[in-house]
Amino acid sequence: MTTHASPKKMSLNPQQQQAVDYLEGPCLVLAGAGSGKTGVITQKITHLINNCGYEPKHILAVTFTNKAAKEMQERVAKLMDGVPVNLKGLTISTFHSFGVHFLRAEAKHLGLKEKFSILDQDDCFSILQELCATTDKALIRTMQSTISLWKNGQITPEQALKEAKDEQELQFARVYANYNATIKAYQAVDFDDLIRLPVELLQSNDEVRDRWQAKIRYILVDEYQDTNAVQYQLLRQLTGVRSMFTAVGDDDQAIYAWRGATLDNLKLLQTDYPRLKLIKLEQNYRSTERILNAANAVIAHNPKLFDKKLWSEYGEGDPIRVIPMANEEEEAENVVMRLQAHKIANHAQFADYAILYRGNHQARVFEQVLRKERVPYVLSGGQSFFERAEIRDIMAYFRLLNNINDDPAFIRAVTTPKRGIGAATLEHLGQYAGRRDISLFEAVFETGFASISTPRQLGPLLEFVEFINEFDERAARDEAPEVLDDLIKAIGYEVYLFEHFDERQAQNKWKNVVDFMAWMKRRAEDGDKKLSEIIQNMVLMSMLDKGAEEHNAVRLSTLHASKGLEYPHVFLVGVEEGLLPHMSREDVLEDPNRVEEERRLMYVGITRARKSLHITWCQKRRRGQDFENREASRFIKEMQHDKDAKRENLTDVPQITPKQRIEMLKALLAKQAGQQELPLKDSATEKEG
DNA sequence: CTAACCATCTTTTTT
DNA sequence: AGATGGTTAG
Repeated sequence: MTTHASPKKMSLNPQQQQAVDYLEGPCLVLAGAGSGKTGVITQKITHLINNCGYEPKHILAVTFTNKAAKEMQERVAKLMDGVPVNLKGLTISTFHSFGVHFLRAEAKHLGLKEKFSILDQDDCFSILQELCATTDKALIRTMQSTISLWKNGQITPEQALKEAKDEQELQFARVYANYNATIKAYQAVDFDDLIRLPVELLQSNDEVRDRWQAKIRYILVDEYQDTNAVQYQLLRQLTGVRSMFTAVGDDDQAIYAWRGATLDNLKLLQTDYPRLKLIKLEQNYRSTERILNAANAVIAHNPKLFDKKLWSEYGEGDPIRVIPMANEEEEAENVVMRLQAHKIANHAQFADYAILYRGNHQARVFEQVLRKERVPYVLSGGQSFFERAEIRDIMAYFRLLNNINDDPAFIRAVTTPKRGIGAATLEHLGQYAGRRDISLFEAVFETGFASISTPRQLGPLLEFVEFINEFDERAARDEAPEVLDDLIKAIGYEVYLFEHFDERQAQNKWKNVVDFMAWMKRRAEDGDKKLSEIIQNMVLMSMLDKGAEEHNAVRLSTLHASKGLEYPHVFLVGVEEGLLPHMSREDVLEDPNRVEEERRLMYVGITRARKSLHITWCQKRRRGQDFENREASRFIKEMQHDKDAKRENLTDVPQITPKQRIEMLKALLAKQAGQQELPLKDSATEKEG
């Protein structure tokens, strides 16, 4: 992981100490960027266990990402090193993982089977598309996010129908009810349901609520500013009247409004809990003054919710560089060159550097250049390992074994590899299943369906269904991992890959599958989780275990994915009007809320840096076929209110000649040979292309 | 009716 | 550059 400002047994400053010690009631810690909030949470957990008589099983810590949860777990374990306490029952998880855990335990109260499926966004998208019978992708996308916002705001389909503002919302609201019924029939839930359903149950069932409130006696919430309305309700329901919890957050780093997160939750806390103790952490243990000043200057343009000013003792530091670039290609080339030069000049490591950007697509040019230059890099964020087509293919089979009602999994599995079943057949089957109100899988068996289909359609379907049943039986008998291995063999997935993709790609994909299986096996062996649980949780996972390869590499990351991390040297790229204050729609800007959120994103980016910060933007950027003129982001000007931010003109930037470049590369190679760095393989070849 | 092949368009952020 | 959609060969 990244190096942390706080050492293992950090000595706390008075505010931090107060945040750890305060146990008289609900507590809100306003923790500025780099103020050691993770340290406060982890130390508070150990304090609860060691000094306050709390058992680990009575403590729940909620984080925002799996990665953060994992990291926190490790840090707690480290702090407890030598103390003879079994941390077994301690729960540190995301809201969503907690939801899965809860729903598994209480499935029967919701008419859900324990082995329900969790649908990812793609699955849900397809379902909506199917329900609306339209090809308008943009429409489905807005529908999807509207429904998601409804769910996260605890608005039922009935309410949505009543309160619809326009014709479109009315239309969405009608689909909403339908959509819920559909996924219920699949014995499935979507991401939002993982929190929504537990809340509904806790609100309506006293017995369940009492049981969970007795179980969970202290809650700690990280990144509280990014919680949405349902998540807040979950917190309220679980803490109950005792209201023993600590929420840690920073209003200036709220960047998930588009997902239903609302800063209202910060204000709500004060009104709902009048006894709330407010503690501010304002000392920054991460960045130099120049970086902090720039960050403060930018965020000063947002209205303030709480008064808070960050300061640091780390001295002035290097000037921030703002560099205009001609276009994306030059931006990437130039940044990578500068990075390499900077690395040599500062005796740094590749792992000390991060390149941060607004949108995933921006990573591509950088990847190309980094690969060309043989600079090792790791892509965090973006498409996760588990979202790759080959992994999803395999997962579809596992999901189907887990839950035969999972129609999306059925469709994917039955069509990959191809077995002579196409759209027309599935359409036919779907219509029948819809009339009978059963799943696709079950429909294949019905004589009613057999009587209305041709042997050409029915044959392969029956074969497939029997094939799955056979493995289902074996899974009940034999060791699961072996069965899954055999399943992959039996469907001939490797052969399929090599027939459909070129050598390179096929090899890559197959390697991913093999890695994936090995990963699953490890999980099943050393974890105490059941295989079905692992399969269920898979959808919620991101890059995860990949973190094990801590190799020395430059980090490429979106701004969103970079939150909570820090790097000695940061390149913030693509800081242009339209990209960093992002303008998605032409319904032109100046929704102040939008711009404010983008500004917070800029703030998050700046505050990731510890020692040096480079900011670049492109004067021209490719859009579709042709180039579009761009202007520097307004945030750059806002930042430059700070006298220390220096602007470099294009002419000031030494253009690197091919000759100089070769010299540089030679120097680099010599350096690398001397340092005996790891061979540049994996990370550079990881992505096919 | 399926599956492979070719043309066309598209780009926010993630559990 | 990648996914998606339409077209055509089998």
